[in-house]
Amino acid sequence: MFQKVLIAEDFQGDNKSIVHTLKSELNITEIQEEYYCDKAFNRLIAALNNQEAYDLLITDLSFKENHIPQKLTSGFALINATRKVQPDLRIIVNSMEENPVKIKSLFDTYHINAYVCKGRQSLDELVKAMHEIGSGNSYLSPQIDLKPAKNVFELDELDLFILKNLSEGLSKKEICYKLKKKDLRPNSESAIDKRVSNLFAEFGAKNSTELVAKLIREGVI
Amino acid sequence: MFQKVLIAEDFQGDNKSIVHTLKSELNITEIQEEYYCDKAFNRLIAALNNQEAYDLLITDLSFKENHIPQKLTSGFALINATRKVQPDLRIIVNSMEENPVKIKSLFDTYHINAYVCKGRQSLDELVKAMHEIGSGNSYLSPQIDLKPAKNVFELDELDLFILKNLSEGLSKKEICYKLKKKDLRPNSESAIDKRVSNLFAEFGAKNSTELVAKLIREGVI
DNA sequence: CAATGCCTTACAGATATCTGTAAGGCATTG
DNA sequence: CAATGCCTTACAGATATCTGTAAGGCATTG
Repeated sequence: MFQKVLIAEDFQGDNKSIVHTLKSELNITEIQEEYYCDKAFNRLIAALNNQEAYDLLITDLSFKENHIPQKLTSGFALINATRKVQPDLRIIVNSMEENPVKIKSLFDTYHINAYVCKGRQSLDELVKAMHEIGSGNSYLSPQIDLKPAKNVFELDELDLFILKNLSEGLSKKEICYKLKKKDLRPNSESAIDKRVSNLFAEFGAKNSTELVAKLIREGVI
Repeated sequence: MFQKVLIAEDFQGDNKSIVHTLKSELNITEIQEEYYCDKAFNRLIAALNNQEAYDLLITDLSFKENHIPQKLTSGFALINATRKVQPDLRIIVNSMEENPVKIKSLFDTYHINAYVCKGRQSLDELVKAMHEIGSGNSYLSPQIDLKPAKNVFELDELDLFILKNLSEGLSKKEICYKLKKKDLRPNSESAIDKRVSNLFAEFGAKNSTELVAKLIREGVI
């Protein structure tokens, strides 16, 4: 089914148990485990250069940062970089992420083959996902419902800039000043007011505090 | 060192790898793994009643909720319940939690014996923690610094009520009205203004939006 | 090139937020 | 019981927020 598997997972417990499962349940012998995205990506490149490409990547999304600076700091970055060099590599994402918007974008933008949500059955699900992929199908953990991910309001860069600064306590006047200093437009107080008011309607918030609170809780900012 | 170990961990990957580590690295044979706090607590009680008490509990803090309703919904609740029936049980907490305030309270309030933070070395750390406990010491993951946990500002119920309502977009006038309706005091707009202003100073925020944003990110509200 | 739609900007007005001051209530202390 | 400290409350004044209106810019379309 799969000959050569690369694992990118920073938590030792998860990493080891994935390796163990692949070996004992699926008889896969050629497994490379990595704890950093950069290292995983280097392995991938090296294998490609030696005509010994991997045929499956199992990766987490969030990786803890520490004193060692990394170029690729998340599973998103790793997948994005991977797709550029090996577009047909099969990818299983194994993460705690439950936000349907983010998971949907993994399938839509990066064409991953399976999403396994960490939980009480995630190892069993991983085995199931590999069988499905082997049969040409995709796999998604049953507890994830992608329906609410439709019609998502897309926050553009200006929205995110305003929201980030609001969450840091800047007034709209200060934000407007910052935009002018950066030569970005629009930069009038009115325009910012309008933007934010539209976001109130979009996300069902009554004022800036509620809007920022909601978006932080949803993991958007 | 340890005869009988109980594991409460909802993620299959972590759970299996802890079991595997205890067996292969520490030659512990009597291991019971559970995926729910309630089930773990029932095991503990049953063992006590049969004079076959466990001598180590390894538990996570956060447990995913699903359709099966639980009495004990977190590691905090499990530890709290456990301490009432078996105060001398040795406890290792194995979790992703990095907030020094919460970790410190585990040592201070519940007298846990070790805190292992999930990460790139957590299985190795778990082995180390067990050796330390066996020698009568405690263990704390080196990346956790408990110093900033000193002098924590204690948010009382009124503070939390105000903050929660602010994050839901209520104005101070509305919050004040809600307090009056509940017959809680103080309930004047002035008093709420003062409270919130004190919190600005305490947490270094310039306005309500920044205050709420900070406290959500810190996991307080 | 007139008409249209969409966005930006300015401005106005109603509220809301935030800070500061002062007075009064209440418990504690000598 | 006077003095003290701490908290609550009312009030005032300066800003900030939010909504709504209107005018102008710009690209698109017939």
